[in-house]
Amino acid sequence: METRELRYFVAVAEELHFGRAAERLGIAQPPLSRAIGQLERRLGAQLLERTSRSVSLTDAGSVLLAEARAALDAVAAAERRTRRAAQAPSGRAGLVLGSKAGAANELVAKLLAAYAVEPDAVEVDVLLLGPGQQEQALRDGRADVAILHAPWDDVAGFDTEVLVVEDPAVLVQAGHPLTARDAVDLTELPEAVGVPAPRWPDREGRYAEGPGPEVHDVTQLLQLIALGRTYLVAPVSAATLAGEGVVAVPVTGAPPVTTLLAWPPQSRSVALARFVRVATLR
Amino acid sequence: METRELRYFVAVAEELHFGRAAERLGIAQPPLSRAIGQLERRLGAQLLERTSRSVSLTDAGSVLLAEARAALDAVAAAERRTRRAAQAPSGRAGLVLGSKAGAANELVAKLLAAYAVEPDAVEVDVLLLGPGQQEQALRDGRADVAILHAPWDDVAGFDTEVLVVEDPAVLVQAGHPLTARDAVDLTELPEAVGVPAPRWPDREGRYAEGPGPEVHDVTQLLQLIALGRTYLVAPVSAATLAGEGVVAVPVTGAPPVTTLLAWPPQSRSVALARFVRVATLR
DNA sequence: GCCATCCATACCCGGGCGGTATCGGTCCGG
DNA sequence: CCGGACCGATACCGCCCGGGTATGGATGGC
Repeated sequence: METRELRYFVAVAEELHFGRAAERLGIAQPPLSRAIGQLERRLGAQLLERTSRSVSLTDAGSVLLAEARAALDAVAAAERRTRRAAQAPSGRAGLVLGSKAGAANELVAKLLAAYAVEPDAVEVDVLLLGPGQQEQALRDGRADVAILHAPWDDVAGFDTEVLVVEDPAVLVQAGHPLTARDAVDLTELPEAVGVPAPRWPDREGRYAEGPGPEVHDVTQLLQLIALGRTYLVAPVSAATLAGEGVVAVPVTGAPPVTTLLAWPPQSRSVALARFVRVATLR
Repeated sequence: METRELRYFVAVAEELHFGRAAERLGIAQPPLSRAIGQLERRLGAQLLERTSRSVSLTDAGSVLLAEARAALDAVAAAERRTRRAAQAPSGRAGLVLGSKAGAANELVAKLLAAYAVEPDAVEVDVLLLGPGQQEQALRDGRADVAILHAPWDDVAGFDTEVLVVEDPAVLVQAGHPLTARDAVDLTELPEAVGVPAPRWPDREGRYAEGPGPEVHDVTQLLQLIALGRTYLVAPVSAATLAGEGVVAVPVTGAPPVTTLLAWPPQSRSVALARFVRVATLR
């Protein structure tokens, strides 16, 4: 299977519509139909159930969709990491650290400072991303190492080292009834706040349907919280970035939030190994 | 990047010889040279240092080799798992369990028996492989779940559940001086045995140079041990399969051997989830 | 019943992949 | 020191395949 075929299949499987998928791929619809047909024939597997009115995935198609996404990420990662390795002079390729925009700022700053004074330290670029985007960046090679928060982020498939374990808190508008309390229990949560959770863009940059406001960065989110339009559950350390009009209330009965460093397991970079060591020694 | 280009590059990077790589790929040498050149131009990266007498990898080339292997494994896995999903009727695709040939036999048997009586149990095929091959099988889709032995097998990138933790032992010829002792310390190890370790085939089925005998399965290995030609370090439970002419001597000072179940993290198969649950509940 | 929609098929064209022939550079043996 | 073996790069050619347009056939809505 060629990556082109996988890209084509993923497009159709996601759109469930040959015409739109073809448009998204920048090709005409007939070659796309033919390519999918050839792929099915060669795999000996029906991937899509199609009538002239609808397209749906078969079981085999669902399997291929998940596997193809992983494979395409791996190919994208290969391309990006090779490009980056080639730019830098021998052995000095920089690192890209993926981090939640705005979250764990202090921790990241200390980490970078501690690493920077190491002998043989390489340049570290920080890639600020929305929630759930760091994992993806790690998988597709945009980042070499990332700050993740278990259990919210999916750590599966990465090597990890725990940095901090803390309790979660809920960030709400100052003056909100909850702020009069010492803590709120997890079981009360969506209702006790009274405002909908924010919606973040998915991997295609689109927003799912729902009641909450659409947000794409943390400053914007904090403003919306300060305006009483939404709320956020975050590690208590996030309280430091809360600022005017936003108050953190501890959440009880919830599993602790683990802030951890994650990186792809096949990585053999000495710079990365050193970075991880510095991070965990502190 | 197309998988064809990745296959070509990996062939050249492994052979470090365009002619041999081309032969292995079943194409002529000139198209291969051209393909690699195009790849380098498009990546903007020199991957190979070549004179007319030798070919070697650049730093960027080393990065691409590691990433390309992972990506090609992912593509191969996509293809195999899709094929398998298509063969079985809806929702009943079987599982493939990778296991070290001969090792953990009892454990595997119990596991399979316990799973088989579950409601909705699907067929489980067992794939017997040489050491270090189960990981590869898991990565390239030949297996869905595997029995691995930490710290010998590389668990990076998989989800795992621990099954058993035990101490290692060394299997030697009956009558060997060591068998008179209660235990042997790890630090004494290669020397105290006096015979070379066996050599297993690598991922291409070839054997590295070295003193030990070439082996490809466990029966053969046990015969060689019984003949006093080699030895093996294994979990103590392996003593049960030792049989005539082979004796297990406990090893001290070594980290315990963990027998665990591993599976690819992106797997969303309900059959696999149930299998893992049965395995860990025992 | 007609039309809009949507996927499949038919057909054509051009780029790119793979082939052979050959060049240019390097190492080695005599 | 020279000729030949070796090896990767280049030149050139033919054909397959991927992409295009046009159109068919099926289905559902008005």
